[in-house]
Amino acid sequence: MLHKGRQTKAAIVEAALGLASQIGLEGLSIGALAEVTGMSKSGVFAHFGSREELQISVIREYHDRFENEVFYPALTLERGLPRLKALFDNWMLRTSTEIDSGCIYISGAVEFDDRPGPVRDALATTVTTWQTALRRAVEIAQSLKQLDAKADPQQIAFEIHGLILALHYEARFLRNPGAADRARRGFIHICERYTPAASL
Amino acid sequence: MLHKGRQTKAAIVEAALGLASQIGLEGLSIGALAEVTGMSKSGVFAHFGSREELQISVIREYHDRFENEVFYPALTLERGLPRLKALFDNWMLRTSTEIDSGCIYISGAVEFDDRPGPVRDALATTVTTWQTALRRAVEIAQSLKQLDAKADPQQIAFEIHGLILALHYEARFLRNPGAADRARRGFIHICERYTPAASL
DNA sequence: TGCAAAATAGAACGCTCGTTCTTTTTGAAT
DNA sequence: ATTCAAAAAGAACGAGCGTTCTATTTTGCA
Repeated sequence: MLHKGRQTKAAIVEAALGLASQIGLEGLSIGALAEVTGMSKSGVFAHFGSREELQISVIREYHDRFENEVFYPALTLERGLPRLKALFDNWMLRTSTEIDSGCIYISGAVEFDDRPGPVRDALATTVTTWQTALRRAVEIAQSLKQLDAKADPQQIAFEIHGLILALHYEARFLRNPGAADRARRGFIHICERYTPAASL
Repeated sequence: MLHKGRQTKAAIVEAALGLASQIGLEGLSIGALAEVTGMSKSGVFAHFGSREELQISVIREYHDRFENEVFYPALTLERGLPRLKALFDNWMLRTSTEIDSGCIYISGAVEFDDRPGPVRDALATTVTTWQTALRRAVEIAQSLKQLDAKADPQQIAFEIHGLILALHYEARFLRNPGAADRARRGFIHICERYTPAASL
C-alpha cells in the first residue's frame, strides 16, 4: 500500500479537527494532539512542519466536510427557495446539533480577527467561498421570482448569517434550548419579508 | 490619598481590557500585562491572586462600560421604539466602530462555550443581564403597541442579536465596509416585520 | 530477502506561562 | 522622624509550548 504517511496524516487532521472544534484553532497543541493519536510530538509535527500548517490543514478539512454536509446535499433539491432553505437547514444542523463540535468558521473568525497571517487568510478565503455560494443561491431564488429581485442579495445573506450566528451563540454558549426554533422562525420571517409583491 | 493599590489595580484592569479586547480573554497573559503597565509580573499578579480572577475583573469592567455606553444613554430617550432603537445603535457603535477593540461578550462566548468554570459563569451572567434588558425594551415597545404584542419578545431579541453578531463578524473579521449599513437596514426590517397591524 | 527511503520516536533547546516565596520599597498614621 | 502595613519587585519553580536534531523503526520496492 502506497503512502502510509497520508493515512496517518489524515488521522491526525481528523483528531485535530475534533480538538479544534472544541477548544478552537488557537487551542490546538501538538502535544495534546500527540497524546490523542498515541504518537510522539515529533511524529505528529513532521507531517506539517509548523503549527500554522497544521491549523491550515484543519481549516481545509473543515471546509471539505462543510461542503459535503451543507452544500452538496442541497444541490439535489430544485433551484431557488427549496435549495436555499435546504442550505439553511443543513447549516443549522452543522452549527448546533453536533453538540461536541463548534463551528470553526465562527470560532476562527473571533480568534483571528486581529491576527494577520496565513491562517487567517486561509480561513477568510474559505468563509468567503461559502458566503458566495450562499449569495448565489439567494440570487437564483430572486431570478425565479421567489424572492424580491430588487432586494440586495448580500443584505439577505447577511440577515441569514446573523440567524446562524445567534443560534451558535445561544445554543452553544448560553445552552438555550429554544435557539434552534428561533433561528428557523427567523428564516421564515426573512423569506416572508422578501417575498415579491407579485406573488402575494 | 488612601488606597493607592486600588488605583493601580484599576489601571491594570484598564490595560487588561484593552489587551483582552484585541486578543481575547484567553489570550490575556500576566507577563504581557506587566510589560504594558511597566510593572513586574508578581506586582500585577498580587492584585488578583489568580489569572481567572483577573479575567473576571476584566469582564466586570467591560460590563460597567457597556452599561455606561450602551444601556444608560438610551434611558434618556422615551420608552418604546425610540429607546430600543437607541439601544441598538449604541450597541452597534460599541461593536464595530471601535476598531481596535472587539466585543468581549462575543469573543468570550466562543472562547468559553466549552470551558466551564467561574470565568464562563461570570460572562454568562453578564450577558444574560444585558439580554434581559434588551428583551424588556422590546416588551415595553410591545405594550405601547409600537411592536406586535402577540410576537414573542425573545424571538425579536434573538433576531436583533443576530444582526449585531453578523456585523461583528463581517466588520471585524472580513473587514467588509458595508456591514454597518446592512445591520441598520436589518433592524429596520425587523421593526417593519413586527409593526402591529392596527397601526398600518 | 535486502536496501533505500519514508515514517516515527526520543531527547533536548529556548521560551513563556501562572504561581510561590522572599525581599525591598513605598506611603500614611503616629 | 519612626513605625508598620501595604504594595511592588525579583528570583525561582515546574510545566507546557513549538521546534530541531539525531536515532530508530517501519515500509514499499527491486
